[in-house]
Amino acid sequence: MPLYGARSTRMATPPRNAISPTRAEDYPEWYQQVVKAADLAEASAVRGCMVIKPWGYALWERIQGQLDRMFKDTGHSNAYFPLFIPLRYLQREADHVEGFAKECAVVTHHRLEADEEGQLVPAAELDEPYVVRPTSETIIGETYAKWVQSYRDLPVLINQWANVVRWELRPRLFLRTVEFLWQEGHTAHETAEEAQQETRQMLDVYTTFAEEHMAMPVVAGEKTAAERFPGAVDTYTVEAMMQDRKALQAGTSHFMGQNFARACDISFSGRDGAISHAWTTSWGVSTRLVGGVIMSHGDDDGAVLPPRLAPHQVTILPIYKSDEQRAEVLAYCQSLVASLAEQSYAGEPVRADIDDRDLRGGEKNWQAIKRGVPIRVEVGPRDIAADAVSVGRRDRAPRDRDSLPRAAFVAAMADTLAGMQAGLLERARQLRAENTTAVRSLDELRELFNDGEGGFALAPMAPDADLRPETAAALGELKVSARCMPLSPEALGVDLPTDLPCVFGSTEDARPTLLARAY
RNA sequence: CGGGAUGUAGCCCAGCGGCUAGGGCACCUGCUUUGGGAGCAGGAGAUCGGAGGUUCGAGUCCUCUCAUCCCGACCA
Repeated sequence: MPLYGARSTRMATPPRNAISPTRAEDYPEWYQQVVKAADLAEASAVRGCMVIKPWGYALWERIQGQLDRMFKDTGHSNAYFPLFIPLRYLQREADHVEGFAKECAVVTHHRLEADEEGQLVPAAELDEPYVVRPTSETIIGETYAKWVQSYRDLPVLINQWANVVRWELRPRLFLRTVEFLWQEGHTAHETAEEAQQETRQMLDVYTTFAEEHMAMPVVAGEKTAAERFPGAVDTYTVEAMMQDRKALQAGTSHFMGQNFARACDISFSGRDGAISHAWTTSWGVSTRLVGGVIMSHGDDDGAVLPPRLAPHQVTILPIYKSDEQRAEVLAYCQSLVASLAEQSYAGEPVRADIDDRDLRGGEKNWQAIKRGVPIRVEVGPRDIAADAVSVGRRDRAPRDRDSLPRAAFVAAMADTLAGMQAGLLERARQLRAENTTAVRSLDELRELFNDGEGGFALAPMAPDADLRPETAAALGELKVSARCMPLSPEALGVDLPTDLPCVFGSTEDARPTLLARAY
């Protein structure tokens, strides 16, 4: 029998994997193919801007919903501030201007008029241009200045869900687009300590969210001087390792000191009668998290969604031939949805969806796989007769299916989902552990990133060493940046002796610092 | 914003200056199939990214332009 006969005689034989190329072959291209195959988003007619498709948006809504509750639980309220920021507002904080000036969209006119050829041209120039918000510190600061008179008006604890625009020159779906969706929390406090506590509290919220909801382990830490938010005193971040071992900044939290309060004049009469500037913070995560989910868990068959984030956790594929069978099968599926909804996973009813589209079964099955639905269930007349269901799991091979008694399947659902959620987190943790290395010198760093596997390097570094040109050059050569100074470096599980000097030769005290290539 | 590559049907691609621009997948119709990314037959779908130009003749050559991808620079 010819060895290759079976394959060559059936040209329609599907590829082994749903996604081509595989992660190992070409990771960036794999990512783009997954975004497409999982029906999450697509490039739009507007350069650099994406259309988020229903499945991708549903995923974002899950992220929003969970985070929003965590914000409310920590005492915050939602509000909404303008998209347009007067140019002079942005100008108030010098570092802030410098940080964002290069990527601002500017609105200069407020009317269109037809010229002689009937072409619409901008008319009615504005006296003062508006900037489309790249972030809202200044407009919100101006507003808080009016709201805050007394220490009794503090703290102000507000979050907004909004879109922002940063004119990026090299966009990538979800990871870096010209317009994106995010939340930005902005708070004002009476004391520095309280504001610092808020900054750290929200960093903890992001850490908890990333690990418990996204199953994405993160390293929480403080940014080095060169990586700090423009205008911030301290910037904290959560950094995650993607499957190509590069770092993704998944959220940031900033302690602004009194910089913005001074720039926007947020001042109040204190308990002692003296007038002081407030202490402010801001913190945010964006639709970039969707990219993080894909790159943390996706495999060569598409997206793999953690059960807590999956818009629905179970896809039910009804199988029938005749109309009579259809009625019977659908009724059974609907009762199955209801039974699952009576089960509670992570404090919510289990979400199941019946895919009764007029498509071939195999097609629907593969779509569910590519979209990353945790559980697939096939229900046909045979299953109904046996009161059983045929179950596939996204964390197992596509054709690996079990037949389970319906009652047992339903009763075990919460445990099954919890197991999958825990499994994803554990696997991601393991990847990070296997690819994190202690680095004691610049030579070791070069070896790791030039010849070795890369990943996360934990190295002693002075907090402002990367402001020095020679350090920036050394890092640039390796395409590496300082991601953060971890708050708990020991949790990374590598052995880095204390008291080592900065690998970049700074004479100042070094701190264990995470170095990596990054998105 | 610099360097490179690519734009031909919804998707992936073939097409040496010369007949009416092809194929695969997807789509529509019919039949056959049905626990699986189905088979056969038929059908529809393209101003070849856009604008100029060279030529008897341009998908093919030239110029400009737009978009996408890769590499840089930049990126809280």
